[in-house]
Amino acid sequence: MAGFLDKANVPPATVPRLARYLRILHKLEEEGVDKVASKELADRLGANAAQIRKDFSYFGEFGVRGVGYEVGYLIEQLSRCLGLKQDWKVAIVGAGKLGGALARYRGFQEAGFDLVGIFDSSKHLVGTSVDGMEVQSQTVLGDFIRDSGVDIVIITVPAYAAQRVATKAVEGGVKGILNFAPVRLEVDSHVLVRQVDMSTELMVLSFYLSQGCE
Amino acid sequence: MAGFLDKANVPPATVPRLARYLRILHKLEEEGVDKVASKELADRLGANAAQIRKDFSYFGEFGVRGVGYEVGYLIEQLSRCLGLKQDWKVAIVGAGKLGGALARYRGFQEAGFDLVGIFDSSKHLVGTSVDGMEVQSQTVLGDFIRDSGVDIVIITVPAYAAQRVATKAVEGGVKGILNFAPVRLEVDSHVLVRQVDMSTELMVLSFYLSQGCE
DNA sequence: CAGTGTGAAGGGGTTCACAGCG
DNA sequence: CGCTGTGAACCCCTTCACACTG
Repeated sequence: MAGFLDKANVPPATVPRLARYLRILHKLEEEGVDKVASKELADRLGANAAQIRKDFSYFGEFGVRGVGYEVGYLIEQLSRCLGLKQDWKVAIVGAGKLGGALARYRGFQEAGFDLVGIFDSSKHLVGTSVDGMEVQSQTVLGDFIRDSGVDIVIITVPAYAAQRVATKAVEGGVKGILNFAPVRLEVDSHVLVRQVDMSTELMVLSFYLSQGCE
Repeated sequence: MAGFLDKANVPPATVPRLARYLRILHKLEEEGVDKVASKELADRLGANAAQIRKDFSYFGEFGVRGVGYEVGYLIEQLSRCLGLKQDWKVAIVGAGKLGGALARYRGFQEAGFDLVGIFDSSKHLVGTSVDGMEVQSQTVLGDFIRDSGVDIVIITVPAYAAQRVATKAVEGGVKGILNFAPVRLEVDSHVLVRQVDMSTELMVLSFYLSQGCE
């Protein structure tokens, strides 16, 4: 059993896995399965059963020995551990195709992420509607974050504009940033940044697909 | 010095970093910088200088002792190591917002990824044009991959359709898949899959932003 | 002498193996 | 008896420290 739960005791590698476990569990729930063993979860994930059990162990004892885990209960627990029991207010900056795709994505809403604003710097986009939400001018971003209590900003602007947006978002008091622009953001150390890097992923494929390197 | 270069000897963790090094180097080149030390690269990346040197060392000796690295030469070498000296043929399956965003993204083209086809299953989208390329029916995907020699397929369809697309792509002879759908794909072991998982990233932010878990 | 290239040390993460429990 | 929970072993990756070289 985990002595006292502090996020600092949870290995960083464990966290994204919890999210993946949760996804499978939701699928199992839909299929009407109500009990599952770590071995079966592992098979579904292409992972190791001990890994899953150890990941859970950082947060408590969720299973029943000799039986397995109760799906509904486990979903509750993991959701709580991931902080998904509260609603997070999210704003998207960059109302292009990518921003639009994310705005439409229903999975966010379901997981407790509330899209409360979408912003762009282009005169052509400000005032138009994306998924029923009016695109606002980037000039009011800082004030909006402050006034609406935005927790997380998703950056989907071009690389050259990303740092400026990030700085403004941090000034507005945002706590986390999900950055799709291919640049490393410099922000105050108390702000969390996660990077999603699509061309890096393509290059990794390229590396393993290419034959020799001599 | 690396004895004989085999991808199996390169730590998996090194590969995505090479891509990031390359990005900074291109920026330095634009800025007119022609020599750089590992320490300076490290500062730009928020990384450790020894890490960078060690990463390079798996591929050869690219630097000059007492001086540093010649930017242009290093770009050449890293591009070669990542397999970016050849052109990869890429197809996008899923012509929604996300597929459209990727089709437009210029960074792919520049890095040697040639978009040769875009596909969708929707009658409303087939025949329309995305970034000057006509959307084709998903029914011809397998044949197209075979006939055009597509190397990599990018999947941007909804989760429930992703496995079907992947299976078809593999039947067509694709070698790598970049999957944006939030499901684990089951494919033959000789096919490489990289996953880009946007809601997982949001959940990771949620984890670290949330206060306690008790 | 400055900065690379690298063996060796150190730290984490994964996996094993089994004790513990329903 | 079966499956969880977990200390310990193992393995990989990062970082250090310094020999080496232009």
